[in-house]
Amino acid sequence: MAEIQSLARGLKMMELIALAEGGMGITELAEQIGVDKSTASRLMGTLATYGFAEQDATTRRYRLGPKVVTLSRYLLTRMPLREQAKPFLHRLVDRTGEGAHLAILAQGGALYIDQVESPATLRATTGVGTIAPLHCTALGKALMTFGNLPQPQQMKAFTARTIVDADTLRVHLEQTRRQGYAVDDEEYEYGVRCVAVPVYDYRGKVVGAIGVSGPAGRMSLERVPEIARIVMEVGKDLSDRLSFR
Amino acid sequence: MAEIQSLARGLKMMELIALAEGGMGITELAEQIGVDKSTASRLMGTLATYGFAEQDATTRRYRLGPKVVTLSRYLLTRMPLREQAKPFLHRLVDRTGEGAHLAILAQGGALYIDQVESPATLRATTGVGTIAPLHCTALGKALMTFGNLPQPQQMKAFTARTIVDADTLRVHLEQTRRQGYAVDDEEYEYGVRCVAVPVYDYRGKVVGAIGVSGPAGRMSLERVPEIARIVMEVGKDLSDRLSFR
DNA sequence: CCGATTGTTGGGAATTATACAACTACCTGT
DNA sequence: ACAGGTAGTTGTATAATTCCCAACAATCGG
Repeated sequence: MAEIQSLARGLKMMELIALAEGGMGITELAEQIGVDKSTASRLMGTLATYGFAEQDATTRRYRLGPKVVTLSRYLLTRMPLREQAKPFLHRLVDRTGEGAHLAILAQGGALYIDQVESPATLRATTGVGTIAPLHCTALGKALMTFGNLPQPQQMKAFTARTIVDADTLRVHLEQTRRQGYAVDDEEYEYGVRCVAVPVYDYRGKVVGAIGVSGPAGRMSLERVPEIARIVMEVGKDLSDRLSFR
Repeated sequence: MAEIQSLARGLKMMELIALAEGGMGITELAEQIGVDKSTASRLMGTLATYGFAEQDATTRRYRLGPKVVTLSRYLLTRMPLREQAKPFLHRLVDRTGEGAHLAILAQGGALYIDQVESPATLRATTGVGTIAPLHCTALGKALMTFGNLPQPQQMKAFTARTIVDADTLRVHLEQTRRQGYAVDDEEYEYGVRCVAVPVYDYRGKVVGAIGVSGPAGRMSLERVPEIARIVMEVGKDLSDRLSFR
């Protein structure tokens, strides 16, 4: 009785319809959750009346409702870190010409909570709300290394460069720690390189990470150290800013 | 029995903690919903286990969890309109130097589903997920006028310029229809002007609106017609793009 | 036009959520 | 330091709510 069944089922349904391309039907939902059609129908009806889901007028299939978008905004706008970091993201874009991102640790991954896009036509953008793995993204590595987190047990390979061996990663992170910044060299997505550093709050605790990412063509390996210098500098400024108050 | 009680209560709680600055305590939540502390505690516990809420480690108060952000992203990335409109938003920013926004009709208001920020230091930005009133924003007026929606019954005043009289608004919208674009002249926020046009899908139905907004200093009333020409042109291009398929 | 599949409503049974209570942890003021 | 108070988390029995079964409506495909 620790968990309220019908609420849990409703939440599971939200996750299911979120992932399903083009919405989901009641029957399929009922099967996935393991309940009767009628139960699923009523649960979805409740979600719909509160705006968390909506039913397509023609296909009768359910998809997520606008309420989740508004709630997400409430959450994001109430994050002090996000507010404080915004100008520094802009500074990163101005100085590097690449897209800048801010992430925090959530759900065992790096949750992107803000971004400023590159003005270039060809740009690497990871949408706000993405949860990226820790072991193969610059932001994730920064969070993991400087936040002293244990390495993930499972390390999925996304590209041929993804580090999947625990020992290799350990060595890699030791170097990351020494140099003070993390790099993702096409380990998560082909053709995209990232550089990131941790962000500390007033008590020296890692509260997030910021970094830039761009197409490998512009973000050449020779240019990475230069980018890293900028990211470290801006990251330090942001952490300094967070020291006050 | 049309509405599942415990699910509804859980959803209401999410809305409550979303709005509360600095989170909410169980006791207050229980009062607001009208249930016992124990019930509220268990409901919140369920929300927390699924990531829809989280409990502050020190204050024990509850706030929204990261799951809503990820769900929001799923919803947004699966919107064809958003994907199609993105390059046109960039084009608007390139050609006007002001911030560009994309909105759809949701929950009786204009729901901002994407934005591209202005490169200028002083910029007007309305975050993705905002639901703005229809009667005093350019995007809202565009949706309302060209989507042939009835005027809202209640028209709240946000600034001294906000149109609150139904007849005045009707005349204003008639002009909007004639000129083909909608303007918000500091009617929602002081110092911010917006220009917007509707977006049509392949069957000629209004599916959203795009526009630019900027500080009144740069977006002078003399410049509005010029901006409007650009917005109308880009809006037309986007609608043309949506005509195919 | 008919069969089939999908989504929505009724109603009885029983699981489940609820309120009450006791308990623990924390904070605050003296 | 201590006591009083407040806030949050467990037990537990009751009874209300939700669940499954079934029938029904509606849409789709052949």
